[in-house]
Amino acid sequence: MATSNQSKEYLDNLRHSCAHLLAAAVLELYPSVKRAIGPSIEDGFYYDFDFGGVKISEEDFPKIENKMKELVKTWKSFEKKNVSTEKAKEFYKDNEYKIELIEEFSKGGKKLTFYQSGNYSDLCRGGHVDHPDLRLKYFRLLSLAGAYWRGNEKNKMLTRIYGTCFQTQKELDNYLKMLDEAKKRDHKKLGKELELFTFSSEVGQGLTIWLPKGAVIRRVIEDFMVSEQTKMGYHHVYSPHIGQKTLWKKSGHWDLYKEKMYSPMDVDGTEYLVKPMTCPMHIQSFEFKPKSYRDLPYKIAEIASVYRYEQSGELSGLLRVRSFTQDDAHIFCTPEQAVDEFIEVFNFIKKLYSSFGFNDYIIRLGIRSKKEKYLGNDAVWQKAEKKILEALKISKAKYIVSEGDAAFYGPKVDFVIKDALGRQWQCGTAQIDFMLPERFNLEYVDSDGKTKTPVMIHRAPLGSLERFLGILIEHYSGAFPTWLSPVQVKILSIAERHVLYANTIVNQLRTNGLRVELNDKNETLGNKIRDAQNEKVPYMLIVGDKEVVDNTVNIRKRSQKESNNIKLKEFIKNIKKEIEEKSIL
RNA sequence: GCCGGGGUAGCUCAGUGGUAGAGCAAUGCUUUUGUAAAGCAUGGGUCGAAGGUUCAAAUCCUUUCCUCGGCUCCA
Repeated sequence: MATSNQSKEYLDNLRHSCAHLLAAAVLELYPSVKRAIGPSIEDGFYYDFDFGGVKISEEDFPKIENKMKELVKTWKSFEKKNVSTEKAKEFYKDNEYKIELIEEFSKGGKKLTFYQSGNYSDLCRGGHVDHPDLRLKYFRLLSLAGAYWRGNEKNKMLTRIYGTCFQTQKELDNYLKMLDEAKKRDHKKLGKELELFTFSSEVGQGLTIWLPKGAVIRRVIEDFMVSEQTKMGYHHVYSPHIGQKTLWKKSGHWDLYKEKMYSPMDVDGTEYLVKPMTCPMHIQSFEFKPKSYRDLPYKIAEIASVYRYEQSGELSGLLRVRSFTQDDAHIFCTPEQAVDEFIEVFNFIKKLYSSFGFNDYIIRLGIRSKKEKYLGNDAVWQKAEKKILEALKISKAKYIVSEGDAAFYGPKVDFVIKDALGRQWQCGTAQIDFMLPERFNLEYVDSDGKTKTPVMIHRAPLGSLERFLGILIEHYSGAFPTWLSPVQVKILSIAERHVLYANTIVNQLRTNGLRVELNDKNETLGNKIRDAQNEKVPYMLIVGDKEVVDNTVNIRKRSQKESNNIKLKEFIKNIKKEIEEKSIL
């Protein structure tokens, strides 16, 4: 039995081989097509093609798959051939993509290799399976997409065909079934079914309309964050949604972040901007009064909505919107405190995530890349990076390093969570900043009487409430735990004569701060249970003759079919306890 | 923004040039229900929008808006 590592490598080879097979079939069917690249990826493979003027769509997939099945019979092996640069170029003389690769590889001193199977030959560094004719059987083409050559939007857009391949039919079926299941958890679908949020073309793209039920979840989470942060000594504030352009010039946003900001608006002859970030506003709270080292760390927090221009094609449900709400805060501290403060933030985020049941997120350290624009000089960046690395080391964090993912004012640590389809989304973030305090001339008086510049930590544990909730909806498949459920209890009355009693229960539950609805429709109990079940309400309370007489309720949980009778007081006690336990860290 | 799908009733969808449909939901009536769908009836649509072709357009063409999957970008 192969270890998982070996089988992962085998699967990669299988899929890479399948990419060759795809290219071979496409080339047979569309001889004028130019091939680009075709690697294996996490759940399958893709191949990029330049189809020239020919248009293809997913309707062509069966045709291509059949051709693949036909060709693979002649593929007994992958034969490696060493090829000279000249010969390789000659082979691909009309294909500018391969020529570009060949020139690059040759320049780098790499030996060029071709792999041949059947009549198909391709420039390739290898990584294939033996006997493709026997092993390359269980594949499926999945989707069609545009992709820029070499990932650069200035380059030509190629046509990418995604597919996947497995060792057995059963594994392929399971994967396709899993994809199907994942679609059922899609937060966009559940958001509509559970009446959580919507978008309106009249309002505009990427602007969330929170419906009553979604708004409840959002408010519960906001309250939860405020309450937890208050325990940690944060001060919560409110700041405006617009501010003068000069403020953003001072912060550096206008110079480095302009393309993400909405055009200035004229207010009495002065230019104002809609805020894309709250930092400069919180800086004003810090500056309000001179600060001493005794005031530090000074933590300013706000559930703050910001507005950023995202390209229309990037918008996606709640996961990428144009107005989003950050659980934002800025910690102003001494340089000596920075590491400890960063660690506190880091631990808070971890604790928070595990309380929502997220355990397989990725921690990503974002540092500068050479290409992008940043504030400050190397020395300051190194200072900031040193602090973050120290904090990560003390926290014994496992993290990946991502070049180019730094904020323009400093390095950062991001928490990345996967959605139902396995796509990764940056949620929580914590950043160390030596730049903005200097730009705004922030200062505090230290114990030695000298005036010094504080350090800022920018942090948003959930990141964006919109995005986090989108992921949370998928995480729970819409079946929120009781403390988050928009409707915690649904009362189901059996017949008309029970409605009066049902209403007294509604009132008692509401008085106890519970979110409750009554279904007193002229319907059978089975129908009401089915509805409540589809609404994913955690508790159904059924009331009929028996309950009226005994002054009880009959509880049916969303998660189980059994029901049992209980005194209302006891139910209230239990559910309140359940909610309280879940809603504190 | 770019490439490729899609937009028909509140929802899920059928309808390829000849009088807009189904199921669910809604409303009314009957029934008064005991743990995942009672029965009957009724209402509901400028077929995303604007222009064009045609005797005739949901259907064909053009433009545009929104949306989905990718790419680029990012919380």
